[in-house]
Amino acid sequence: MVTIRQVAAHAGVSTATVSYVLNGLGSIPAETRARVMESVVALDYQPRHAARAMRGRSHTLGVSMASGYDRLADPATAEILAGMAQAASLQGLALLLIPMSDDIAKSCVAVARSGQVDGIIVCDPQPEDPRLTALHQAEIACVSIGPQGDTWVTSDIRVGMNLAVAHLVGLGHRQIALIAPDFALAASDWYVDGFLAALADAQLELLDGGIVAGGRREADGEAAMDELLALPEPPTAVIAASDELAYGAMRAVRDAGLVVGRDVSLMGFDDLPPAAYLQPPLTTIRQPRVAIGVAAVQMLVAQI
Amino acid sequence: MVTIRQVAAHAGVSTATVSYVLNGLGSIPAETRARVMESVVALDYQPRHAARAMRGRSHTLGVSMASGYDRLADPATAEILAGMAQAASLQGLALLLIPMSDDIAKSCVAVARSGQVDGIIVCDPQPEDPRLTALHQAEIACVSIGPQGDTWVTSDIRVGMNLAVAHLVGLGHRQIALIAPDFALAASDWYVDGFLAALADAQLELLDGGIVAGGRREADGEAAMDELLALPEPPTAVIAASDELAYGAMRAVRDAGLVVGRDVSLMGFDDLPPAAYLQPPLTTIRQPRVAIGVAAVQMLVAQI
DNA sequence: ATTATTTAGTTAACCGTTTAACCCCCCTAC
DNA sequence: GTAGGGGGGTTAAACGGTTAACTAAATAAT
Repeated sequence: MVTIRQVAAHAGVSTATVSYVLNGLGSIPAETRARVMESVVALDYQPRHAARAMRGRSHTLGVSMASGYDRLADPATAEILAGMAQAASLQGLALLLIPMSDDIAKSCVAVARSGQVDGIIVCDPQPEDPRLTALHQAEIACVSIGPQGDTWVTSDIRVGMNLAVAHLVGLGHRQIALIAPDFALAASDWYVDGFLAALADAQLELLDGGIVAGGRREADGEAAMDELLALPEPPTAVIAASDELAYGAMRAVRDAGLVVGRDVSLMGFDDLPPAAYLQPPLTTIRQPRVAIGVAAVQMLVAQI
Repeated sequence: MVTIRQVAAHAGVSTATVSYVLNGLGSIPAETRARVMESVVALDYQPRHAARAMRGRSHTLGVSMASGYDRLADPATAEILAGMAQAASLQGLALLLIPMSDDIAKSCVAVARSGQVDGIIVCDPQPEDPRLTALHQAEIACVSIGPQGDTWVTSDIRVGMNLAVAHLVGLGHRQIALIAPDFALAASDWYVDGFLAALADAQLELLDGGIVAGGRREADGEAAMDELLALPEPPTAVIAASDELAYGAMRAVRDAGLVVGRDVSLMGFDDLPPAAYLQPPLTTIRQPRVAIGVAAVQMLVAQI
């Protein structure tokens, strides 16, 4: 294990000088700088992260998943994470997945207070999310992916909803229903509010029972669509709050002996890769997921 | 910032005693132990990770993605990661996504040598993967997801391939082709070898041009299927090495004016969630991805 | 010519834990 | 009566960097 002291001895300077050279601080003439760098290379010196982190920052950002790592398996989440990883990488920061536990809020605070991360990105925040409350109270920098807390980033779902409704209205639909996302999500209000606003824009009335509680998984979408099809006055078009919900809804339509696109129109929300490969292709609202991840990192860094 | 010294003072003992209590070492009578714990709680003490990591291990495992974080957006990879996260969590370990750079192998070694991680899980290894070579040379513990290097974990693709071929043979097919994965993947041989072995088992001959270089993305699958359809003697059934490739292949079949299931049978490999929702549903080989992630962590821990 | 400022470094005090080495007292065995 | 042993601690030296404070020489300003 090569230490800064060995490098200093090799270059004939003090450890302070080596440190300054490596961090680009102090006033070091080019000649000395070169000599130090030569020694660094010659000895293949690698500074110990822990020692450096003892003073100053850890140069690591934490990522907190809601309630279980299975969220990671969600392609939409993975893409946001890819965006974060990319942005963090460019800033020389690493990304730490915060370990799960019974009390996620507590482990978030613990990881930050132990100095393992400089700040935290909270995924899938819920209204009054305990993680955000705890982090705020402990004065830990954080950004959430979804409209919750002091600092957050998300795509404007209301705009997307407006696009979706306008698209369907353009096709001649007047009876449009919404399969809402998990109501536990902070963003869920946006879907509903955006939907209602878009209906109003199009001067349409909300169908009786035209907003159904959805969830996250295909099964939820299936159940929701069943509910909609059973209405006395069923909708001619349905917007699902995510592609996964739409997959389920498609199956429900099919199982009811109906045909998507002929008997009932269906729209998704996400534009996951398979959307275009379904038969019929799923019309869906694209979300800038990678950009969301990038923005989250930038906002967090700005806060630190 | 509460330090171990403050806790020691509060409990009326030395810092060493506090350390021993917290780490369950030494011979500390229950009464003292309780007093120390009371102080820990009262002061809400949180040990500094960096200080603790200066001696001993960092209790963090690194995860290295191949060539860009977009691999994370691949649902199959995300599920493996979810498995790793879960297993790591149970062992009190954190997962660090290794920052990308021009030279990934170098950054893997750097992150480990800086003591930021105790070991590394290498995803999507290639034959002669530079990361594995570098890690091995630096004597850093590592496990790869795919058959490459000293320690690795993967599902036995050859078994899956046998299942796939047997299934198609059962349907009466005799002319079966394979859309291979990215040849740069270490696992790619397994797909091809498994396919050939399964054909032999079924006493079938390999079609002329019956193995096409695939890739990763739908577009690759589409191109590969175009190639197969253009053969003088086109296959009646095709196995794609991943669901994503199969999506592309489906589109190619459709664009050629043919119908999947009638004119040509198609099988995937992965069982991603949407597979069942395609029309017609994609028959596919399920992979124990979460279990692979879990196993990788366990093997790495055993090595450390 | 004297003072002020800049340049190019050095010294040593931290940062917060861990842990090897030591100490003291009481008990037991010979 | 004394050596040996263990329970219950303490002391202080690491660990490997960073950085405030300082020095000494060279240059600039008055």
